[in-house]
Amino acid sequence: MQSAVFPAADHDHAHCTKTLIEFAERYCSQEGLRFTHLRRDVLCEVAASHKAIGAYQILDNFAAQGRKLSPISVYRCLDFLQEAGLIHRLESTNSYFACQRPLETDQACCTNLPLVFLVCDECGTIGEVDGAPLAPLMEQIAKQGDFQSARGQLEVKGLCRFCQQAD
Amino acid sequence: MQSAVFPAADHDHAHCTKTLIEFAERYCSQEGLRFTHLRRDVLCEVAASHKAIGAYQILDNFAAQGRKLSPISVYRCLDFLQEAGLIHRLESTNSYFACQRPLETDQACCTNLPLVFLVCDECGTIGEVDGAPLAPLMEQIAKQGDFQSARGQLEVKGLCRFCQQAD
DNA sequence: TCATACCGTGTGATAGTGTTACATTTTTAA
DNA sequence: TTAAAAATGTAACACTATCACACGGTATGA
Repeated sequence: MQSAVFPAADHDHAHCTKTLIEFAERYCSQEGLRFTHLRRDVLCEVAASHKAIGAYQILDNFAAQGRKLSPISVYRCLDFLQEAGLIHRLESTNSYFACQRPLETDQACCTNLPLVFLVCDECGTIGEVDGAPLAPLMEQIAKQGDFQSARGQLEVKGLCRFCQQAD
Repeated sequence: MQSAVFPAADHDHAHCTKTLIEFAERYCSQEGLRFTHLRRDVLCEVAASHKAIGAYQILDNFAAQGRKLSPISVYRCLDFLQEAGLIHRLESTNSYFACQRPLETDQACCTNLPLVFLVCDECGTIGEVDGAPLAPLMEQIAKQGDFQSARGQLEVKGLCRFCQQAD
């Protein structure tokens, strides 16, 4: 059995964050990318939960700590982090969340793997799942449309395991 | 062979529009929905091409005809049309395009079928393809995540058959 | 060591997308 | 005919994102 896609409310989230930050440091160093303080801090904000966060919410959070940033500064970091595959953008809500599978995402960029996200309508939590099983089908669909496919993103809305019970 | 997903530049687009408007009239009448003038006119704007159009572009087009509308009026129409499955929203660009498979979309609402769009990076043209082949896989993915899936949308970026040649 | 080119960040303004609240009109149905 | 419901109008506002330009740090090679 795979590890749970949706973490329990009482999971050790500090571990999630720590793991991602460490990965980010290793990855950027390895790729010659600059993981600056600002970028790290923005990543921390995004990684603070398994929900998606808006750019202006990040701004507000910084402001609450007395740190005034402009939107463009945040967007530049978000662009960098997304480019590096450390965060994803939830297109349906214009918001951002931390990558849960950085190794696979790194691969996905090179191998044309689609990204697949499960988004809970109720609590907003996002589960990221392996896009590999979808890849051949996506290729086939594209081929039928005589389409040269580059990237795909599947966003599935519904109820996570906890919110199903709550109903 | 199926009909081409991406229509040729010289295709009879008036036919595309006419077919959709007629479907809309039939469908709304059948479902007890009110296909008002405003809604029809907005649908015509959206259906004017096989590219996605933004809400404010629609506003501008109306304004160019001397018809002043407020954003909210346009958004209300867009919401209605999307609800009715007559148009779709391209999440990645916050824009709207005419449904190319209204019958299937109608089914999709009831049967939890995902929507699948091919979006050309070069010319912006959108091809809508049958989501049915994707449904079982999506269900399986959701099940593995203990997720009760409701709706899914797959957006694939790449090059349409014409823009591939142009490269 | 210096020049320089690149990259990251700051600042201010502005563009683009979407919603709230409430008034008015039109349509539906009792 | 009248009351309720649905559609539209009006004005203001909130949220999301980008442009243009300035400035400072850092890496690299002359």
